[in-house]
Amino acid sequence: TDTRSRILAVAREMFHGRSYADVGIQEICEGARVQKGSFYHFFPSKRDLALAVIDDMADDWAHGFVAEAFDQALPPLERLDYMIDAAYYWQKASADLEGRMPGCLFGNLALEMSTRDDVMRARLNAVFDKARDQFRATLDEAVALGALAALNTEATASAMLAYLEGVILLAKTRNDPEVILVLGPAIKTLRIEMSH
Amino acid sequence: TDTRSRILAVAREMFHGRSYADVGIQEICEGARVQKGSFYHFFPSKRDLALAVIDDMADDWAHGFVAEAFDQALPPLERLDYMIDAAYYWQKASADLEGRMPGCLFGNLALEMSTRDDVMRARLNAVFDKARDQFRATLDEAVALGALAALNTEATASAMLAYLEGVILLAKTRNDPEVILVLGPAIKTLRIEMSH
DNA sequence: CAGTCGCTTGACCGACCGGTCTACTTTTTG
DNA sequence: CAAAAAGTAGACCGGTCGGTCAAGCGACTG
Repeated sequence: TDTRSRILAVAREMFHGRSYADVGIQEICEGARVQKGSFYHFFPSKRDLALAVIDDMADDWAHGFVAEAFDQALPPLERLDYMIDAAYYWQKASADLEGRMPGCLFGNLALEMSTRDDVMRARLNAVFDKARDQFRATLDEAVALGALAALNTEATASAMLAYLEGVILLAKTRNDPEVILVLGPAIKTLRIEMSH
Repeated sequence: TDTRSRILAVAREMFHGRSYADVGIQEICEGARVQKGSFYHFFPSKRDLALAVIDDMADDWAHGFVAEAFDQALPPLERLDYMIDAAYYWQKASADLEGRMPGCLFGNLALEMSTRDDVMRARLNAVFDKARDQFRATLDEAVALGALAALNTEATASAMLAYLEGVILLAKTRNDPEVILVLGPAIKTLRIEMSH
């Protein structure tokens, strides 16, 4: 229904821009112009809402941002630049609009919740695994095309994901999206060699 | 006094292992075996406590972990490996003791608080700047010694810091300290060239 | 037209939040 | 030794938290 998706959208934005603990259900209800009873008709608990938000955003990500950035038409290594650019423009748009960088919803939630909720941690882990697989496929292709010397693509893919999250973390702390532009491209220099 | 430092120590551990919002003042007081009145005698607010915790930990860091890892006696590039190892053993010790990886206190707080409190963000930023300067000095030395081809040491230092934070974030999400051992050494492959 | 079912309303709950306050004890200081 | 200052004790505050619930709504269905 429309109520459910309105709650989901508002919660997503609030969780992203602030944090899980800092956003209250009442506030979400106000933002979505919904009463508490309705909220609890659709979501058994705040935690379940958060899980739904993660799924929702992961879906949007997979079909929007990621699908574009990892466009098969581009040469593999250029996809990485494309993705950095996409991350930059997205964060910059938020910074211009709201005066602050929300960072990565998944990274934010991962650091906040990993030590408190294993189910949520597992869910975020799965999102990261999917992202890593995208990197990995890209690297595999680059190696196959001879654009890159053979390397441990799985580990390097994880390293690239970690680097991306780290760059966004640093940019958010500096409240300066340009950090992504300056540091981002170095993602291509990361290498983990194959183990023997 | 001793009461103040007991509060500080307990708060640090709790903030590190969970999050700022998730830890209550009452809980901290119980942990430190102190009454609320005493707490507010030493700290005007929870937020000020958090700032004090940041300063306290930054100090310990600078004089302990960092000072060791960036030991001047070691060849520059080996210091990076040493630092990765130190991060690994620290996180592993926590994981073994408490069953969970706390991650980096500064990274955790940065993602949780950056959009909500500019003073705290600035404080965390300063901590990161200091860490970056350590990386930078190491890189400068490596270049001077000819162990590394000339590069943009300041930007590369930031990239390395971001990567370290990202690796810890990923390891925490996977709840597996070994991630640090596998991905960490690739920090030496990061390069940002000098701009012309 | 009666009944049911998805959805909504909003009052209400106990628990806990960060923070205040007054009274009391201990330590320092002149 | 007296007085002031530093620290401790713990009851208390309004507000908000996540969550519950009984009642009511309108739209389908028999």
